[in-house]
Amino acid sequence: MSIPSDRRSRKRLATRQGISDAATQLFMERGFDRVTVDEIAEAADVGRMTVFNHFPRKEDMFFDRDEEGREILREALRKRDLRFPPTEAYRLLAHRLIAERSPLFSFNPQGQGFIETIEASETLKARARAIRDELAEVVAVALSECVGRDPTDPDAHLAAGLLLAIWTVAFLQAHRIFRQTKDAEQAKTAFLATVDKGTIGLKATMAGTPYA
Amino acid sequence: MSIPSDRRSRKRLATRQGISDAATQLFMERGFDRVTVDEIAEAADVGRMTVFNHFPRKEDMFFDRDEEGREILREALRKRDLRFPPTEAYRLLAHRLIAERSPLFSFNPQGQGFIETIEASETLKARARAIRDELAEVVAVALSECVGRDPTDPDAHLAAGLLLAIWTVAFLQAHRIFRQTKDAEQAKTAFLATVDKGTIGLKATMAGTPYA
DNA sequence: TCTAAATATGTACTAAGTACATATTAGGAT
DNA sequence: ATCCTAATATGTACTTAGTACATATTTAGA
Repeated sequence: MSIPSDRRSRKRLATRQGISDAATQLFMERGFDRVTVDEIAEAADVGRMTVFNHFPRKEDMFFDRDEEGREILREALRKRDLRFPPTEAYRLLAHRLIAERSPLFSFNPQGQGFIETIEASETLKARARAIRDELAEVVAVALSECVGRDPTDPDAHLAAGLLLAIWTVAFLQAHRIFRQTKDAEQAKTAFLATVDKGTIGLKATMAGTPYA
Repeated sequence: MSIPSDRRSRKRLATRQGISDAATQLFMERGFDRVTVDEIAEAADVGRMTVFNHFPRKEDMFFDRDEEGREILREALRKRDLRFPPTEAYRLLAHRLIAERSPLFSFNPQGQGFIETIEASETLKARARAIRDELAEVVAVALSECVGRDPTDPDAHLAAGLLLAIWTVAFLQAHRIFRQTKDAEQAKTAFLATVDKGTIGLKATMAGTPYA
């Protein structure tokens, strides 16, 4: 999390950030598909190979903070209130992220631009879907671990699949509402309403398992 | 569905099928990423541009029957027994597809090879995810239409997202079991058990709406 | 100051996909 | 049959992401 003290790591980080910043700005301005890696290298003032050294694929420059999401989902179970079951822990997480104005769920013009940039590009949409599946896997593993079951436990995978489906639909719906109304409060309310509604079913499906 | 009578269309179809067949065989033999479009054109005895004429992207040669899936999901609601709600119609569809040995859910060595070819390729997995999202959209539209609501109805999208999540998890789980046990009956049973379990939650979430 | 490892960069290549031009073929009219 | 037109197949040239591998540069530490 904190910045490393040695110069080598700091410089590497700075180079990486410079590339990411240049890329993100260009992507937002002109759309992901209308920016070439050569242009990014030029804008960041580094060699083309340096770009690929830090970001194996072009999409990685856009989604350069996906590890955060994974960590949040793992932590939600590690640090949960043990009076509640895991499904409830995730419902509470959604409420907490909204209450704390997490940048992951920022309903404002900037977040809107982010979403629109994704939706305008098949490549970015594909990467977003892949991340969603990765998050589902993280949740499945975290769930099974937290109740002492095998990581391949079918119930854990079903719960994880349902959970990510709920959050995804809730997220898209909230952004759709924000796009139409420009009202962040309404978007947040819609997000939480959908999560809550979905959680009812998630708990019903998981009834009789340690997950609910 | 039926083969067109005029020679032009027949020839076009034959060319298309020839490319698809050559491609599928090569993909299964060597893996999607180790086959080039040039090789496919060579094997199908057509020009490289002809390949792209019929299949805009390389993946389309592998997933060349995705429209069937869409149609099945639409038909399930159009021809449903009106005594049951839409969610039940989809549960019954799953049972019917399994009972009728639909090739879409064939737990046999060939279907296994198909799945393994997909799982070995990031490109194919990405396309599979995209198709899943497209199917969710189809279901959302079909659901809202069948109860006379707007195609953007949040409940319909939540139901569709949950449904596809359930089927996806069920499908992957069944294939996992088949891979381990080589027992098609066990795989089918697991598939339906997961669908049924997920449907409980789907109905709980949709309680109070016309979908459940 | 020297050395080894990490980092940045250069060169050359592969392969998908696109734009646009051209050739070939089928179907219908005279 | 012959000619015309539209659909279909194909060729050429290009762009761009991504990879393999070599080389240069910089930094940490002896």
